[in-house]
Amino acid sequence: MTVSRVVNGTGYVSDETRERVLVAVKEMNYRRNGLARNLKRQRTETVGLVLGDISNPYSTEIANAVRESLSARGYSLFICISEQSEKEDIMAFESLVDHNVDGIIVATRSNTAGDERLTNIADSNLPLVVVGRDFRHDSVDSISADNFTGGFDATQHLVDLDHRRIGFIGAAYENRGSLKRLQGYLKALETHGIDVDERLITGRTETVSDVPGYSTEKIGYEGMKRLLSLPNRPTAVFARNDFTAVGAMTATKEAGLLIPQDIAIVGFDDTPLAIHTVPPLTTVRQPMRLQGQLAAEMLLRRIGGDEFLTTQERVLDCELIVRGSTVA
Amino acid sequence: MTVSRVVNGTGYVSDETRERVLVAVKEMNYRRNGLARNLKRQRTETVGLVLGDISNPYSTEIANAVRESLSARGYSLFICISEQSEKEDIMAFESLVDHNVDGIIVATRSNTAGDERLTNIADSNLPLVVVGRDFRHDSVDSISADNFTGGFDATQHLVDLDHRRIGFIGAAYENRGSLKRLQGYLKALETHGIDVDERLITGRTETVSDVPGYSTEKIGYEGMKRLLSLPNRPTAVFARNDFTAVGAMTATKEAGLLIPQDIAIVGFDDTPLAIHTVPPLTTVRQPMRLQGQLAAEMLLRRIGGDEFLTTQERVLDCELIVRGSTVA
DNA sequence: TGATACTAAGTTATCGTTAACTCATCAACA
DNA sequence: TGTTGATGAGTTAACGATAACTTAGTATCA
Repeated sequence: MTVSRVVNGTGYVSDETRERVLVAVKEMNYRRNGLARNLKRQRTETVGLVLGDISNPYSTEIANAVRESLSARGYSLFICISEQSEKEDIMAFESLVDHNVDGIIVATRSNTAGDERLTNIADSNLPLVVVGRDFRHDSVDSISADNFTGGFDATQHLVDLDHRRIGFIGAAYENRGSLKRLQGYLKALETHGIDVDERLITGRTETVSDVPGYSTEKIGYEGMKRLLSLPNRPTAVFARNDFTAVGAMTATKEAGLLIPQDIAIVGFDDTPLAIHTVPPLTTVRQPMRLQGQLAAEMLLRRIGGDEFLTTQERVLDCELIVRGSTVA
Repeated sequence: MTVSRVVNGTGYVSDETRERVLVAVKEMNYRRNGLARNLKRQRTETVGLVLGDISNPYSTEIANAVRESLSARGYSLFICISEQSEKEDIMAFESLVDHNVDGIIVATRSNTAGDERLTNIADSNLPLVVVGRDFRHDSVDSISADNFTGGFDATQHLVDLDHRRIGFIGAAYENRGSLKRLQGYLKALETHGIDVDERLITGRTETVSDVPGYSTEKIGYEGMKRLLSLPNRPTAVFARNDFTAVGAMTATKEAGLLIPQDIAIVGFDDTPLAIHTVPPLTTVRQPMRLQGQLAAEMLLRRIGGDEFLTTQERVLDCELIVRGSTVA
């Protein structure tokens, strides 16, 4: 007990005793056992973050922002990767719950089994926040970018530039419905009375199914090639993210076409590389850091707070950044 | 005890009892407490990975490979980010040790305070593996890419193309000595009897000191601008990594110079974007996944194995990938 | 002088598991 | 019939910390 007091700096310990303890600690190379401590104290001052694809700047920016906000409040962060499969999502949740983290931030894509497990976890009163994921629960806060409006704005921008045949690259079959950016694209076309041509919507196929859960350069490259091979090819494409857009640019150039004269291209995310493409990429910026920061704050509010808090759901605005890939 | 047997599927339990336990488990929403379990069992089946900059593909590829290898063996992975500062390194170590992980893989850059703490940890017999980090200890395995030879090869490639004024971009002041790629560059120049011109070696400055620990597009961009403003500008540059190279390419194009005719550029890492630059980037590929995989295997060997294992130190070959940024 | 409060350190019980042990039952077999 | 071994389940004692309580000495003040 006295050792505990010295190590934690709590309670009354005389200088002499403290000194003796510290000497012994150093001598015996003593270190308090965190597990036992956490078990007794019923909290770990640790938060878990579950990320889908860690290779995506979206994830990494969120992670950095989360870490900063948390460490400012004395919490550590453990990140788990789930390559976007239900099984791995759940494994990540389990291992975090097993380590009794004080709360979990989930930034993977929705899936039924995962959502079910999340519901259990939320029911058990473990503080939970979801980022960019569809999930509803009385005691779970959620935060996301307005991908729908972002997709709408990107497409509208192309329409404003008089494009009528506008392709979409990066639709994976399994998430047609949940992909807000695609929905925004469809809505924009509808708003402007442009018929949807299914052949202009492309995405991950079996041939590139070995890639991570998000949309990559490869998907952009192959998707663009397919679009360009159409008899009536598009004059513009909206790529689901910047990586996909970069791949699409490569395919476009290889085909000897000019950007933006022959094909205009819009990306999404405004990753650092967007200003370095040739021409620089028009893209939709989403506030990644802010999402991470808010997620951390919301979680800490639940961790510190009372059990019956109002559910928060924040949708953050995106911003269209116009560059050379759409306007010469 | 019987519940423990049912939950873990160990020992003798009659079907009837098992059934009753399972019903009760479901009814009471029982979940075994991982902390208590780990405390008793003295192992967690969890491994920690400390990454420097999580935004770097180098880190993320390693993380993915580590995760795959570990999960195949039933271990979970907790990733901690340390933005390359001693303090954060140590905080990451502490929190992992506090959670009694079974081993730690460290992939941050060396620093004295961190190394000291690592030594303590290794002394306490916690299995440890370092990746791409200078660190020596009897019971710590290490793995890295041959950055020196990679840097040498990259530079030699430029020399072979008759370049004599070759710049280096991405040297940070604090790691001049430990930056193997820079050492390889210097050695190559020396080997070919080319005098080193300090003005051709550039890197992070105060003006861009707000960036993460690794070298970014911004550093490449600003570094290249500085090099181009020299009275006797280089005809080729070796950038410390692909991001830096991309930034350098942008600056070169802005100056109205042609790549590779006016300036040849070599990067390092062969990140996915290297084939998408214009022209495609000549770069040095390092086996990132293999590093992660081997790190995981080495760690598991120590975790499972006997206390007195030989120290392993592996240095993996890099490969020069020649593309359009050096050869038209 | 006695009540009060502060200081210092020891004792007990508990966090929630599980390893190891005990005990009882029952079947098989020599 | 007694020995052996498999089966089933309960008991005990840790794992290593700390909250809460107790004890005791000393200082403070009315």
